[in-house]
Amino acid sequence: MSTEVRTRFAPSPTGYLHLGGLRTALYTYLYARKHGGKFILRIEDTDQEREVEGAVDLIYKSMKQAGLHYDEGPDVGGDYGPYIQTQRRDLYPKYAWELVEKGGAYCCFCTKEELDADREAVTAAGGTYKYNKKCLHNVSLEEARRRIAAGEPYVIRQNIPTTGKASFDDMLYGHVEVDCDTLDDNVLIKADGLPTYNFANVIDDHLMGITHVMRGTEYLSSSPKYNLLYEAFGWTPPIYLHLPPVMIESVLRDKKTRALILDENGCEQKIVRKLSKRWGDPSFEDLLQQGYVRDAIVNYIALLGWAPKDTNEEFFSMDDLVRLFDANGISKSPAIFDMNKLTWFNAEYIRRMPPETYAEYARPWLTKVLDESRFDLARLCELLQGRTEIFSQLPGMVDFLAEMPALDPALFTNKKSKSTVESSKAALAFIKPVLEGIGEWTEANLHDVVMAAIAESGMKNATVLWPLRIAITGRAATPGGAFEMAYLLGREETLRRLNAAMAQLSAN
RNA sequence: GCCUCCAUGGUCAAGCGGUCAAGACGUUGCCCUCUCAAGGCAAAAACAUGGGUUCGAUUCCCAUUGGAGGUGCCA
Repeated sequence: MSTEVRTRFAPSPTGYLHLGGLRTALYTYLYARKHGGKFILRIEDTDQEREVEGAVDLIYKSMKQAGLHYDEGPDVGGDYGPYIQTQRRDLYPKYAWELVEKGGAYCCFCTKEELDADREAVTAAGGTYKYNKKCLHNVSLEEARRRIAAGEPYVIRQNIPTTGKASFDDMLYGHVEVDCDTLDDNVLIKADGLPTYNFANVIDDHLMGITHVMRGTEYLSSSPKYNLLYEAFGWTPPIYLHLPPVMIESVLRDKKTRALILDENGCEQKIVRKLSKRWGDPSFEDLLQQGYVRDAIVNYIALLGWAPKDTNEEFFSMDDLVRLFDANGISKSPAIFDMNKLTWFNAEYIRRMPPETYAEYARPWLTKVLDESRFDLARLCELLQGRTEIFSQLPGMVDFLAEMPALDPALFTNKKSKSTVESSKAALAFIKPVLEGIGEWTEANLHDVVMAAIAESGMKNATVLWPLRIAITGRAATPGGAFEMAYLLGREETLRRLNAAMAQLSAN
């Protein structure tokens, strides 16, 4: 019986899609596509307390934006629905009771208070807490049924053997085995009647025909327990692939005040921690809003903890990734998210865009600070494309065109251009009439006429052009040289700024 | 504390018993140049430590150290 590959991404609606989640979703998607299988989205919302309003819609939106199209899911349907766990709530107790009857689970009436007291006592003594199976031994099934009928709250716990070993096989980590006596009798069905993750994931993966389970390593050590459940039901467990977390390097801060915590030498302390919204780490949505492009993010995230075989190439489209993806190339240890490299990828993707695409992306950012009717945005985009790393940088790169910044005379002094304030005064005085004499204000004319004048004067290009650019832009760095800037500003504005600069210099 | 997993430059990583230990980002220097970018060239930078196994270990085994995860009526 050859079964179709079916993978699933199963987030909890607790907020935005973080980058670690995006990567898990991506790998899961790639695996399904690579093997011609189905990719399924399932919402795991059994913890009502943690659920965040609107988070489910955010997940749909992010998945679409990321290009991770699922074949089945809450909002697209499918033959194995519903795909939201709270909508499947009636289904779980049935299976739990089946397990109770088979001896793989039992009802527990212990209150939280009792259990917390036990736990505290045991941990205080330095031991490892485990539920003591009190209700398994002391409460018969008949008594349990009677107490439940009488309305007493209860949970259903997994009955884990006290001896022997539990294990599972992972595509990445291989055979993982633990002693059963280190395992706790987890709650399968909570007092509110909803299943815990421990139970729901097993039931749903089985019922939905999931063949390959990809998820974070936070489940690595509990997966042997899940296999015990599969065994008890007589089901075939899926193939597992656990993924290490994505980390970020940051500085140590106080949890409440967010103030830096310094070491004894007064230095910042670097720490590596999991990516988290709490500390302001960017989500996928955030990155898009900051002007990172989708394909660059996906490309970078794919390579964070994974590398294709037999190639040093780093630029991959989604199709490339589907073709190349191979679980063997996944790294077993956590990877640190590097904003630097993401930004480099983004800049490369931007450079490789067709100019029209670039202009579409750039226009909204440019018009934040520039009046479209005053500037040749098409030309500006040409100049900007090779210099854009992130679109959000754009306003800050061009705002000087809209309004001349305060001019700092110190900028005129530049060693490489051999220019000083004095030489700049002379250069500006020299160039002003040349500019005034230009007929048609085009870049070509500006270039040809000014270069000719400089050549005739015997001065160095930079000695004249550096101060000119400074005088009309007020900036040490601009997205183009003096000619481009003069062209963009236009004749009138260029000469106005030039005059103002000369006046300022001679007043000093 | 206990359990599971992991360990190549600052970061991402190739390597899967014999290599001068790839490549990319970042860093530094030089070139190009009317600024900044981009581009070109070059440099610094790694097999955590200690034991085994082996003719030979980055590679296999064990320990130590370090890191991650788990130890919830969270997922």
